[in-house]
Amino acid sequence: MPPSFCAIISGVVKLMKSLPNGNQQIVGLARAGDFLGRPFGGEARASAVAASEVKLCWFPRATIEGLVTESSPVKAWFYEHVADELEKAQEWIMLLGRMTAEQKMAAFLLSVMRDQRDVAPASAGAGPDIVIELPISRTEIADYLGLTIETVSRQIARLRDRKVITAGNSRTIFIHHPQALEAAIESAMPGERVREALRV
Amino acid sequence: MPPSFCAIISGVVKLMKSLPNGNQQIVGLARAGDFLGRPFGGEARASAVAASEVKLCWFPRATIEGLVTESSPVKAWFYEHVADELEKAQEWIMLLGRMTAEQKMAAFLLSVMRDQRDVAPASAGAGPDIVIELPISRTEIADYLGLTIETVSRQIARLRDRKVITAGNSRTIFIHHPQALEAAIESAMPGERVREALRV
DNA sequence: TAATCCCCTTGATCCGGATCAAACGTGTCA
DNA sequence: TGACACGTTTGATCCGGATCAAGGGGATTA
Repeated sequence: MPPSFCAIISGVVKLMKSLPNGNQQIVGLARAGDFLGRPFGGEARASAVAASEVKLCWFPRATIEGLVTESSPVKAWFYEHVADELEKAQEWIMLLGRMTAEQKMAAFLLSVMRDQRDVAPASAGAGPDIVIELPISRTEIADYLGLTIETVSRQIARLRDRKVITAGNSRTIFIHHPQALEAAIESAMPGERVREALRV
Repeated sequence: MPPSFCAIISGVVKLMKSLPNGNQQIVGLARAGDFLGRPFGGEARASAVAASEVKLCWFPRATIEGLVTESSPVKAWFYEHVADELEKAQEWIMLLGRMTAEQKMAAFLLSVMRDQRDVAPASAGAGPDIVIELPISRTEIADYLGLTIETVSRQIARLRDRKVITAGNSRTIFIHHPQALEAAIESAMPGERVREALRV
């Protein structure tokens, strides 16, 4: 299929990579407002797979290229979008490289929570029991976090046993103590070794 | 420091993230021709640290913003660059999430090899014994691959024992069998489970 | 030449998460 | 109602890589 471009109207799309041996990893989740494909330039090398009912708005390549060459604001918007994606990807690299299963799970639940707060900040107040709807299955969470499905399940069980969350049906989670999730991410050995760094 | 921008003339710069507990991970390596910072828009949240003698070309923010608003080709170039970075980041997510220490090490050596072939494809012929110069120390390789320094050292030792490589001084590696490195990345369980995928 | 430092290597042990294996819902179809 | 498929949970065991702990070298300095 030639390089092309589409925008996500609603739903969730998994961006996946596969190793030659069939092992696979979700390298990103795209949602309403995101776009798939590189509107100009080379061809992307990840696969996009719908994770739920998805509505797409598909553009012929010629259309988008015409739009872009004449319109500078559009181009700037693409740039911003991709730059944000890159930053998220770098966050994820940190997560995959240095976090334990517990930390990964906590980070994932918080990211889903924040995502849904952005979309529907209705019950965002100080009220306890935040309800979130997981956009993907256990298997997909495992692929996303670089874990196995069993480990994902066990981590959810641990959080449940500690009364941090309650699991409704398998896609629904009640978060009682978001602070506990935050704390889980930060907790680790006190060993410090900060280095000089130039923030850019 | 306010958001700003510079280009790398020569040398290697590590892009790092740190967890609150001091644990850190290298989320990217930037080399000659790459740039640091987001030329327009938000502020980046990674730290840049020189990994070797580095020559930079620094631009005041106003300059680059002026350049960019009027020049569309420059903006397109930035976009391409960032999109490529994003793709590399997604490769790395795959690597960190699903590869063993052996596979990570093989992938790293190959990436350094390809990098240096691009720069100086002099001895690129069919000649055996490709010589590469590691741009970063063992500790930094460990941070990059999400491993410990001991594991990195052991993996190099294994490759040496199997006659795949020879280690000169600690920064120099002679690669005798690049195919063996390729093979190491591909090798894994034969269990297949390919899913339908829409390539974009 | 020795002393110190820094980075790397090697060895021994431990543990978190993978793997193997078996239930447990829940929904669909006959 | 039972039979089956599919996703999830739970248990038992194993192993790869982390952790803990000593050694090498190769530089720099006295």
